[in-house]
Amino acid sequence: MSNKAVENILNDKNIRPTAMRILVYQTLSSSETAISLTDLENNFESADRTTLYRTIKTFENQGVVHAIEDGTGITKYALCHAFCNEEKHKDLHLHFHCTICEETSCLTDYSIPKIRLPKDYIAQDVDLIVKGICQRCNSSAL
Amino acid sequence: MSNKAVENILNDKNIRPTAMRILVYQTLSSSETAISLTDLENNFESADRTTLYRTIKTFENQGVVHAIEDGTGITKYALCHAFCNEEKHKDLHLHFHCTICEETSCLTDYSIPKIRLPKDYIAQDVDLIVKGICQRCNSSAL
DNA sequence: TATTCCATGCAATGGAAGTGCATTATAAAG
DNA sequence: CTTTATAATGCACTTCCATTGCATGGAATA
Ligand SMILES: [Mn+2]
Ligand SMILES: [Mn+2]
Ligand SMILES: [Zn+2]
Ligand SMILES: [Zn+2]
Repeated sequence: MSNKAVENILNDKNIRPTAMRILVYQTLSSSETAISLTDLENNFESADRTTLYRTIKTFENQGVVHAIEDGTGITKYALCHAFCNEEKHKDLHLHFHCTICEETSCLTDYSIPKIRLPKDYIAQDVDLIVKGICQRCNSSAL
Repeated sequence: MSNKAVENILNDKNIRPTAMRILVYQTLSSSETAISLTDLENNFESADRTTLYRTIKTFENQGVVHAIEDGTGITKYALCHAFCNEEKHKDLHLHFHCTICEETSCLTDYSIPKIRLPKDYIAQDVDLIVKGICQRCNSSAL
């Protein structure tokens, strides 16, 4: 994704498009799967973890990325696909964690089924994470 | 729950019923909600965290408790209700995390809906966490 | 009783998230 | 262009939880 394109996206989200932020966005954009802060850190020769941390947090607050708790205890991040903003993250979709390659990915086309709850419970948010074998690992296992 | 009863349960699961283990089981058994290792630690005057940790891990391996990742980053544990064993945990149910009291609970009567997956994906396990307001907090907010 | 095995306790490590503060870059104002 | 204000960055440090190594104690078995 071109620098100019990323700059526009960040500007639209009220994020000042610094060099670092553009690079982080491009890293996220080119990744098939969700990435952790440590993954991100390892993608750069010399980048301070704190800066990456705060970059991701800014992205999260402005609706550019969403955090994924995949049950490993390590938070992963992925770009939002729907029209998220600082008010609300709107892309409720299924997340998949592969037990072989240990990659976590967004299945953005697979929405979360309606959940039935006991009386007097109010649902605000739903996290659905499926663990198993991803298509790539399944194919290569032939 | 009586000591004798707990002893029988632990024996059935091939766990030597030590004093500590019986106490931990009773704590879990008397709790309405899932508890973290730190919660457990605070429930005892002087208990070593490591012992509690290994007790919980033993329970988990033998199908006595199941771990719950509620998205807070702190693992919670609750007794298994179904017939779990060292082979497989069988109680797939909904978990609820209240954003007010911050308690996590098992909704054992609420099973997880059938999940549709893309071709070539294999599901082995499903974690469904609903976040919102629990019945207790909802009632007391009147 | 002697032996073996397992549970326990203490100390230490590791990983990840998060914060305080000084410095540097960017943008706006003069 | 220079000054000033604001925001981003980098470094050091802290905290919290999970996890392990090792020595010790206690129960079960021979
Ligand atoms: Mn996603
Ligand atoms: Mn449960
Ligand atoms: Zn995979
Ligand atoms: Zn509540």
